[in-house]
Amino acid sequence: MNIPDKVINRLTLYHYILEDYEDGLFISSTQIAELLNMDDSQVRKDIKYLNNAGKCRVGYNVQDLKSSIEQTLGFETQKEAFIIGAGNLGSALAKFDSFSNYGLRILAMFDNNPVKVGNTINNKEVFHISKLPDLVRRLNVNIAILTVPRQFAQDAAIFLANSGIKYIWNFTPCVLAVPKGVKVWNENLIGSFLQFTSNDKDGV
Amino acid sequence: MNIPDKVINRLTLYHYILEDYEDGLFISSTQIAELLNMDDSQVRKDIKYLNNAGKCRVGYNVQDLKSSIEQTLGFETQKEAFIIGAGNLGSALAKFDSFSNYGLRILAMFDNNPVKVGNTINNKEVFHISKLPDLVRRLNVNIAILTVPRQFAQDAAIFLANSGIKYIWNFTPCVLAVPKGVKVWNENLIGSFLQFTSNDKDGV
DNA sequence: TAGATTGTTAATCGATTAACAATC
DNA sequence: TAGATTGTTAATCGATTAACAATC
Repeated sequence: MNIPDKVINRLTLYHYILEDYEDGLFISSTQIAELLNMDDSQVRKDIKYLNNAGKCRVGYNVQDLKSSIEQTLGFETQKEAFIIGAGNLGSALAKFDSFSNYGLRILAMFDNNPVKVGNTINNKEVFHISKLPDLVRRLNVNIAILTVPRQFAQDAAIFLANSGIKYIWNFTPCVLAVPKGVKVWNENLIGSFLQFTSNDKDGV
Repeated sequence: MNIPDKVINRLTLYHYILEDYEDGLFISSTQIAELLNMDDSQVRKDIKYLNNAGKCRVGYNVQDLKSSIEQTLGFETQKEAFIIGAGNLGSALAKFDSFSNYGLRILAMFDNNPVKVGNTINNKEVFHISKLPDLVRRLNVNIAILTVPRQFAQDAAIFLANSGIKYIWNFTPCVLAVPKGVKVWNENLIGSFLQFTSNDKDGV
């Protein structure tokens, strides 16, 4: 079953809520909806993508719902990735331990600055960028998280593509031109900020 | 005119492209669409939100289009914000100089760790969190960028709300319960990653 | 002119909201 | 039973895509 992007995003938010939920065994669609400022029937519709049944008059079993989300979104199958750029943002993501709970395992980091090479950040070694093609092959990694400075982003993207990377999670404020077969996901923090502060709707 | 969120997001991507564009005075909707793997009529529709006219047979004047986006999205009016949490992510965002080009000015950072208080990161001083309510009032800041560790996020959100913050840009993997009148925008990096790697559509 | 591109309308598609019967 | 909640259908809304006349 193919789950729409927006539903995937919301399901992770529901999971955050369940993770912190301490008020009982059950939670209702209305409770979830209120926390996220959204429609309660949408919550129920989203949950219908999971194989999970609620109970009339009580709602959803918190533990069951949590593990349904985990199974459906595949939190247990670790996807392995490299971080490209060992600056502050790269280091922050390397230290972001929640990733591994949600199926993202960061294996190593890469940088072209010799001072950074050899360092270890949260158990992830920083390699020189020239080592990348070899390690992509040997470890069979196809996801790269791009956190280099703006001016190096395009060149890095091509280098990644040539090294066999298939998915680039792009944190730089640049649109990357990549060969067919390589997929870019733009995190676009600036766009996100502008959405947030421009209109006066409620954020999700 | 109220511009839909998705359009705002795409307009910033177009701006990234124009920023790097070196192939001439004009650019066409097809060129933009190709870089972003999207429909060209959508590019033209998005541009219709700006007061900008293209030219048949040549396309859009790059400089004009760029400044139309800047004006419409208000890049010149700086919105001022505080960063809450001077860890790696907070520091990365403090060093992210592109923000100021797009209308986001970070005035200061806050942390509860005495070791960090007094430091300066990219000209932004780190204050003790107890100084926040006073500085919110004096500097008239209503945006906070929340980068504290997961377990402190909810308490921090309430503290921010009580201090007069109206907009919380939430980088933690938590859903925040906040009083009416406070708006939360969840960056939800994990959800973003799962969207990216789950389905096989092209990212935007 | 011929051809490329915009501007715009119509058609399609998908997502959200409203409503309510079924259930316990 | 009465009441609360799910599950689901129908209605609405908005966004994307397709198509093409107008323009230079």
